[in-house]
Amino acid sequence: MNSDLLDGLNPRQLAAVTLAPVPALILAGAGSGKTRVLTTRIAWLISTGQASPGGILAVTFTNKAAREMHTRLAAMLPIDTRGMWIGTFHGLCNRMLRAHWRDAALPQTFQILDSADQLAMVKRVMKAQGIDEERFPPRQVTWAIAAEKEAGRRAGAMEATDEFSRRVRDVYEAYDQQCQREGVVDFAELLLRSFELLSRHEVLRQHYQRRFRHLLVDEFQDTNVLQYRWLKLLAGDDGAVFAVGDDDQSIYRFRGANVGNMAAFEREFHVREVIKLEQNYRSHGCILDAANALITHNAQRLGKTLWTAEGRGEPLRVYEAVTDHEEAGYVVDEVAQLRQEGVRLIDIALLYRSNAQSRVLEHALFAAGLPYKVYGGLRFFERQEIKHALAYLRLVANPDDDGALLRVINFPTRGIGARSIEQLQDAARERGISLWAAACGGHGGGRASGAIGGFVQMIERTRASVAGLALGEIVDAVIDASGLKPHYRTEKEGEDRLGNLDELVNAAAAFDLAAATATVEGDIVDADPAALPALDAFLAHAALEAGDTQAGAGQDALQLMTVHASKGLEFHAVFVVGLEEGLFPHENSLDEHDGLEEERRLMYVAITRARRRLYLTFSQSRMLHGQTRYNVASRFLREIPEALLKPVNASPARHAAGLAGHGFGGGGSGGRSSVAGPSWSAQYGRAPSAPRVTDPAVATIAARAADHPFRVGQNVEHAKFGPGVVVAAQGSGSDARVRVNFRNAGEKELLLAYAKLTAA
DNA sequence: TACCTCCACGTTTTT
DNA sequence: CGTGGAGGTA
Repeated sequence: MNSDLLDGLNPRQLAAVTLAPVPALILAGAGSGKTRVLTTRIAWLISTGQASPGGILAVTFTNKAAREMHTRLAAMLPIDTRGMWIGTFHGLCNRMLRAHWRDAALPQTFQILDSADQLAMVKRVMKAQGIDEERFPPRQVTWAIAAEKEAGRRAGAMEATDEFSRRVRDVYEAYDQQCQREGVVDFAELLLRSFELLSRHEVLRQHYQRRFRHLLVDEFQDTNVLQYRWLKLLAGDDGAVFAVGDDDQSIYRFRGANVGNMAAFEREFHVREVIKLEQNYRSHGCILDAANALITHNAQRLGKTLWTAEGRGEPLRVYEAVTDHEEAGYVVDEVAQLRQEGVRLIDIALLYRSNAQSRVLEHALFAAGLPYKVYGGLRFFERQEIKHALAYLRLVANPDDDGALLRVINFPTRGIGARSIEQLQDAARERGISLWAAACGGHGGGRASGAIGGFVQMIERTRASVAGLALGEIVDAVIDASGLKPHYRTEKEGEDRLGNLDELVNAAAAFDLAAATATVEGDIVDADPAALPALDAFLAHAALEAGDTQAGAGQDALQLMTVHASKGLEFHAVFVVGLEEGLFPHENSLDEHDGLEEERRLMYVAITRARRRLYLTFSQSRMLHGQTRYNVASRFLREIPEALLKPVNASPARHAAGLAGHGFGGGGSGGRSSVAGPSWSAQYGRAPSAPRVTDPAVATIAARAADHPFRVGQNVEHAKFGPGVVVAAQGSGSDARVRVNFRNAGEKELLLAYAKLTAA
């Protein structure tokens, strides 16, 4: 079996899998078989007797990745992987905190706040403190608190230099106290609390350090500071941390990921040898060459070059549209063509930098009758009706959960108005107790306590009635008692919601309690019997794994998503649309530290998603924020060698005549290994240059030749905006811009490469 | 309490 | 241009 396991690994992969139990850093390029290495390493450690299943901790970022690891491992080893500590950082921390709730100073039934719950809680705290939400937007405060936690800092340890951070510090402190009172934790708190638990409890720390001799980390480049410290703490002096990552695919700095962790790891763990996995099993040569060339423009790299044993394949097809609608039209035509060639829609991806770009594409796809699926929408456990049902369940599990109570105390409406709720909040605040406790105390005041009393009784009656029931039955009974169903039956759009409530019951019935709470020999568990342990586990599951973005899987539909969402996926054909300055790279990134390099890594991720065919498209104009913007082609296009690109535009003449052909017909299908066609600029250089022909590439070349075609003060004429005066001229070459004050259209910034601007 | 209108805002997001 | 949140009105 051992030899089977290692069969088919390339030398680098083999070296990584069979590495001695010392800290190791594996630089795993896109498509280099990283997951395989990770899982085979675990299987190898177990099958050679170097580790027991309970002695391994493997951590990932997404539930999907964790599931995949479980699945692959189960296929390799004749063991039950469910009890193994394989999961997300948050999932594993949750597990640890559930086992040691007393030492972590949490109630056994502590609940987990998702981002929306967290924001609501911050708003509540800010309101109680009388803080102006205009000056201190709750979203930003929430974000700042999370950032502090992810850096491992409590409110007391915050250095507050300015007004904003002083406010954040105050809110943070009150927020933490309120969470503690209610027995709830947010996502970052799971990690921070687990970290603090391990640092303060020497016995526990030593237990886990002795137990987990092998710690394997996926997507190491995405770890934040706190996660790194958590790993370091667990590893102790001689834990073998096997870190797999790719600095070139680090695209989550904006949410706290710290690429620096890779270099820090190498240094602090005294990594002797970095193993690079550079053989790519996904893409053809041209695609990899393009990715390699692009990423060499980044200065901050550990260094790595992908290669493939496959052929060079086709060049990358570059299409330049006049408008965003026309760009979408081109994509639709090409997708239809690919489909005719037998490519399945599910194997074609449309990638964009920002979600707003999907609309135009969706319009075109819908009109053309092409089925598509957009990733990144509302997820199952985030739907309103599901959140309401979960709030009832949370109250049953832990009545001190104020957030849950506020959400449903008057939904469906039961005559508890804003005033009674405010009185209840005042009473609770005064006595330092939860809303639930205040409601039970009956000091809500006035007649409103009758309705509130009814609500309290309903919850208590329900809780008593579900004791001893199976999870599915509990969820069913609580939903029944809530009155949500009759409410949604009267709502005209309630059909789907009712269906989703049924689905929630099904999910609960099918919930694999064993997998969620399984322990293996050697686990320390604080086993005080809880009233409803299955419910706690299910609610944690709902918070930590919000469910798939959309149901209806398996359908043959085109895949639409942001580049971020595409990380880790691969497709036969990929369209990267909107490759324009300002969009991709995004303008907001340009003044951020390291912003442009992160954008470039994002582009690197986009390119490396494609197996066989890659389309790069951009548009001269685009509707954004209600007005048309004129953009230049993304610098990333220029950073890819021309020899790898094949322009596929219709010639201007054919365009004008409304013909549908796309540039140079046929060439390049199948296994052609050389790059076809004249170079991009050369091709356009020969295009007819009739007056006012809208051929931006011609303009590009012209602009390159003459640095500043216009001078400040010069009178000019624009085909659309009419006459005007140049008020500013900046940039040079293809980036040359002018600011023109138009007589009728006002002041506008124009990109000379594209604007139809002439001297007047 | 529910609906509607107006206004502000607009990069990426998992847990 | 579209959306979503907040606040005002019926």
